[in-house]
Amino acid sequence: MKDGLEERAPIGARFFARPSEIVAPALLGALIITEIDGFRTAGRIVETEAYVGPSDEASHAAGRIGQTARNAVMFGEPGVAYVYRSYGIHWCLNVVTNERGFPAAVLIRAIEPVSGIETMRRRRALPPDAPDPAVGRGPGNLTRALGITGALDGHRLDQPPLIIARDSAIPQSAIAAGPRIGISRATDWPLRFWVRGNAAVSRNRS
DNA sequence: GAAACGATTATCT
DNA sequence: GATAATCGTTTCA
Repeated sequence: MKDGLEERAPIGARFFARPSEIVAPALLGALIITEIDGFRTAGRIVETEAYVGPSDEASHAAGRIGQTARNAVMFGEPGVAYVYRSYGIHWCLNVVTNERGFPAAVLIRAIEPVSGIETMRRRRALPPDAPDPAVGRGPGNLTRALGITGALDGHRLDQPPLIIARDSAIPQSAIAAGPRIGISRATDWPLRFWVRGNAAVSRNRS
């Protein structure tokens, strides 16, 4: 497929070797590109959440939990995908941040479709009249649209089949922050970031 | 081995 | 806004 994404340079690992509360807003506007089952799909990140480390009680790697089989890649190299099963049903995509040994990550909560939208719609099995921004709205929905599964847990994000690349920068004035969603601890930490007013943001898009 | 709990979503009212 | 669906991961006995 000729979509102009063939030569898009991946973001280097150094970008991710910073605190997740820095990486999370910096990822807004970046592209996620997958080549799965023979189809290229791509979306622009418009919503993220930071999980900042062992002191973060809402994190899968909170200090009271420690390292387990599920969260192991959070303890490893930055710039790697952490993919986990949510509610036994959905896959959720994170990017590991900070340095090896310090468990932190950024959850990707929403994308707006950029390329391969027909493939994404087929994977989602959406009704034909569903608007485009609904295709990648929500962490479980975007992984399904992009074809991401647990097979990509631990995958480096600078090579196929799953790449994150820089694209349009989002002006600071267009980035909004607020409390994270769907958690029961540390609910007052403003670690959710989104592109203000973007239709693909999952909730409270103001 | 058993039980509780979700970093959610779809489908109601 | 409220709730059911649904099952992997973790924790506890």
